[in-house]
Amino acid sequence: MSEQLESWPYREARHVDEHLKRAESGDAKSDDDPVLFQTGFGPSGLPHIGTFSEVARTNWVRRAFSTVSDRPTKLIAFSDDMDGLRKVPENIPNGDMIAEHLGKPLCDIPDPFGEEDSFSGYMNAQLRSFLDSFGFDYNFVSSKDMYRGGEFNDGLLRILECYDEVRQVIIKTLRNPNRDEWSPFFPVCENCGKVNNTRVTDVHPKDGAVSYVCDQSFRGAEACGHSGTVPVTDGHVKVGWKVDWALRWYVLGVDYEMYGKDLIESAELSTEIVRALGGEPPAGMFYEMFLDENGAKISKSKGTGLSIDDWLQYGPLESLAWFIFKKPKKAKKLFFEVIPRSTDQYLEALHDYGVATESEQELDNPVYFIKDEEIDAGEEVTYESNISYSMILNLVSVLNTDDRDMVWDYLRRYDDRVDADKDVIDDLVDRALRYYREFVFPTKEYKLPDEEVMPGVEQLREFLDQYDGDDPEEIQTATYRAGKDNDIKLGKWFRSMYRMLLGQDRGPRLGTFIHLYGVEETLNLINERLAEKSAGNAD
RNA sequence: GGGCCGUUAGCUCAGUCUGGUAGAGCAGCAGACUUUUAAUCUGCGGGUCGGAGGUUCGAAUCCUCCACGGCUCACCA
Repeated sequence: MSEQLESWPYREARHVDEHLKRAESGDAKSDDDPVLFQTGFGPSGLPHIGTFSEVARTNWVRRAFSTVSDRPTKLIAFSDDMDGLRKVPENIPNGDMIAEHLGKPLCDIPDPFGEEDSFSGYMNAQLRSFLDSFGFDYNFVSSKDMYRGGEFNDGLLRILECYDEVRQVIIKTLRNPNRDEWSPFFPVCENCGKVNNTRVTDVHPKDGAVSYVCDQSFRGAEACGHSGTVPVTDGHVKVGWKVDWALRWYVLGVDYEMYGKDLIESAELSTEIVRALGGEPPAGMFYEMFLDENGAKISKSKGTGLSIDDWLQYGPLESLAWFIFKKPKKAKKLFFEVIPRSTDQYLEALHDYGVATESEQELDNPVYFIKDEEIDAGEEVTYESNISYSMILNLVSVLNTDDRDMVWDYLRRYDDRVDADKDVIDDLVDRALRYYREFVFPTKEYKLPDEEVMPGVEQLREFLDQYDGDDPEEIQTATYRAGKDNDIKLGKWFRSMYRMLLGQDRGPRLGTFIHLYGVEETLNLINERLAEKSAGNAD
């Protein structure tokens, strides 16, 4: 396996390789099984940027692995839809109805949106269409299917066999009052259907069963008091969080899984548990959380940070992918200003990718991961011009326009290779115009020229009125003369013109601008503004 | 309290894995584009690399301790 490739997905891929050697020495896996990458989701809420990041990053490790190995791979998106609901999410309808089902597995709660067969059914559908919309290749697996379909049975019985060892792993992390009672098993109450309210009172390893009582009420969810004995298999019982994770690793034979840094300790405990069961934990890494502009954790309810939709309004998907690719172990601030920067860095990398001469330069370029589909399809992936997104944003603002053709005219003057990158740049112009309309335009402050400047305005107006040529330089000269002839300080003269026409102190070279905007149109614009001025005077 | 991350130019951050003359963008200043402004381009200024020790011929980089800031965990999956 190549040691030359330095970017983090290859390092992770090497960890997968080391993991496989360990797992195979314990004959837990054979050469022919696909190497399994897993990402997990709690379907108690809607997919978000963290969901996207985790799948994207895992997929990049998978790609790196496939680049340096011939073994087949598979990505599992695992949904924890057997988890109980602890509290009603704020951003869903019919909260009162959902509140009645607190404590039950998500797959046994009605869909608050009334579209799918259950709460988690709705969230799972959202997750899948979300992942599909980005073109991810994955196999969807649900906790409910695994438990109730009997797929987890062997693992569950194994946990029962290793009951004390598994308990010891968790118990050492618990405070004393809870130690004695704790059990990895949480039966689904046969009477009320809740899973968060039950407590194991006895285990019956020979029968593969546990006894329980439903007496653990919590805020909003009353326990019914029922007691009974159920088999641990076939979905009558689920296991608690860290054990659940270990169970998945053990039964599915997961080879790689990453997780947020809030789960570092969970991962360590799950590692101990899966070893206690006789399995080999997957290779993996933790990644950092996203922060908002002030360095606080992003919060959907407070509206801090950026959502994926926000980002995609003003930056292409590739720029978001770039942001997520870079330094997964660093807590990064997610706010508007990073969009142009990420986009520009991505464009530079795209340019480098296009001119790379050695294969390793290509393989180590984030573009190799971000544009995986296009590259694998044999499409040309490159960016020839040196137009940056920052420049387009600036240009659109300076031109004070939402006319894309005019922006293109200016871009062509700057770099005649722009048409080679037409699709990419056109998309950027689109987003820049949207940004301009929504953020820049509302802040425009038009000011009418004061009396000192008026003679110049009159002279320019007369010139434009009689002008029937088509030469930007002639117009430029006339504009210049209009100020000069009337003894207006030129700095003030041009500033006044920009203030009147564009609502800002600075602007493009006026001859060029008037030529592109249109002599007639400019004249009309001046007349409109002057009409406002005389109307203002009449008040 | 445990774990982890960060501290580098006015601002946002690269550079730390693998030690070898401190970097980029923005902001500031100056200049170029036949004359104005802007785009754009060129140049300039600007940092005790959080602090203190240590290793080394040589430390932003490796080791130890400390300070400050932040995230996260402590029986929720």
